[in-house]
Amino acid sequence: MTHMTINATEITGSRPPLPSAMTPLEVEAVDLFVGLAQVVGLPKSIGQIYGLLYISHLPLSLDDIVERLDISKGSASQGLKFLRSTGAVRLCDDHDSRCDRYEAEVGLRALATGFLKEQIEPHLESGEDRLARLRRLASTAPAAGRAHVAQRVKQLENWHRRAAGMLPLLIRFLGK
Amino acid sequence: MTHMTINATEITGSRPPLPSAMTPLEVEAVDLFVGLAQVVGLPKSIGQIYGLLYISHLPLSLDDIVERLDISKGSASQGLKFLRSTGAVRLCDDHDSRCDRYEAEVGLRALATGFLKEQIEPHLESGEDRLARLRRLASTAPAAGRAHVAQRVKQLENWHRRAAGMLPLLIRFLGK
DNA sequence: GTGGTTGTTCAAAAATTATTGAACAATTCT
DNA sequence: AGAATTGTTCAATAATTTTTGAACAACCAC
Repeated sequence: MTHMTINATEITGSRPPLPSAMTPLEVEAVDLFVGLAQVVGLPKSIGQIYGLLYISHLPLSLDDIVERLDISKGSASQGLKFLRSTGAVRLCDDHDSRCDRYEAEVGLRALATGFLKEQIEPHLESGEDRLARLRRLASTAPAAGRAHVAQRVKQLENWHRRAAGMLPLLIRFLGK
Repeated sequence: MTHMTINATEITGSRPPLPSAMTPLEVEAVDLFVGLAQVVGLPKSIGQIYGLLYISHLPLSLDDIVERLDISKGSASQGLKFLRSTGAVRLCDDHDSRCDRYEAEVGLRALATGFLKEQIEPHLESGEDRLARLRRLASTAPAAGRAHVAQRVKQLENWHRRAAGMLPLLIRFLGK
């Protein structure tokens, strides 16, 4: 019966279906996280990588990721670096395997904390400097609008305090 | 004494100092809001426009903004359109003036509400569709990882609920 | 050592996003 | 009516950000 084993590959001459293609489920999950990434202003590739790891039940290596997502090794490496730095992805200490494998951190609180600490906090800090400079300039403003300007600067400082106070609150709300 | 009215302009031949240059205070305020815009993923010009209106004690017209910020009329028009749509800027009904003048909305709650409603809410809504699709796909997943996938999808739905619940909470926290 | 992996870096290319400016409506003034 | 002013739109351009891929370093195994 061997002559019966003719398949589309032999007929068309095309390569066999990529063993690395994503399942529809993976595609959908990746898409979802790509969307999320856009919302928070992160590159698509980062959403892809996290999404794939999130839905995968096995840790994946860099090469796995490159293959499934069909992105360059460079992108994958950089993306993983970022995800590691924010704690969104863990290097899973998987002994006997020559290459590093990663798994997604799935605790919402850990994710949010990492993101806020890395992406928001620095801005809040540099904001303090800017506010100080503003306040100094405000005091030398032309008398005409001085009162108004002083009020606005004060309000900005108030916003800053609220924003700073919001971070812990947010994290708390995201629960254990 | 008219011959005494020689000034730098006549001596150097350059035009008189632009009446439209920003003061250092304005520059600093604009910079601050440009930074803020970047944080929330909005174009720089939008930060500039809002910053200028925020620090200004008088409502400004589109042409004022174009002059002070030295940006194109197109940018200013589009930027104002966005800021209006979000409620960050108000057309001030200033009667007897042929052109529209704008002033900044400075209530933190109003600002945040506008931003969240316009930029975040739509994503939460489309997220629901995506989650539904994911859930459907999960049920057809290969038995191997079915339980795992089901768990992850459930977790995503949980995240979605939390995120949706967070918006009102955020707004409340931003106070009156 | 050589040859085969695994992963990083970074300059160049590609893709995306923002800005410009000119053409166009719509108003208002004379 | 025409001329001047105000504001919008949108295709082209410019600026920015992301992705690629090739060069490289580090590590094993042989």
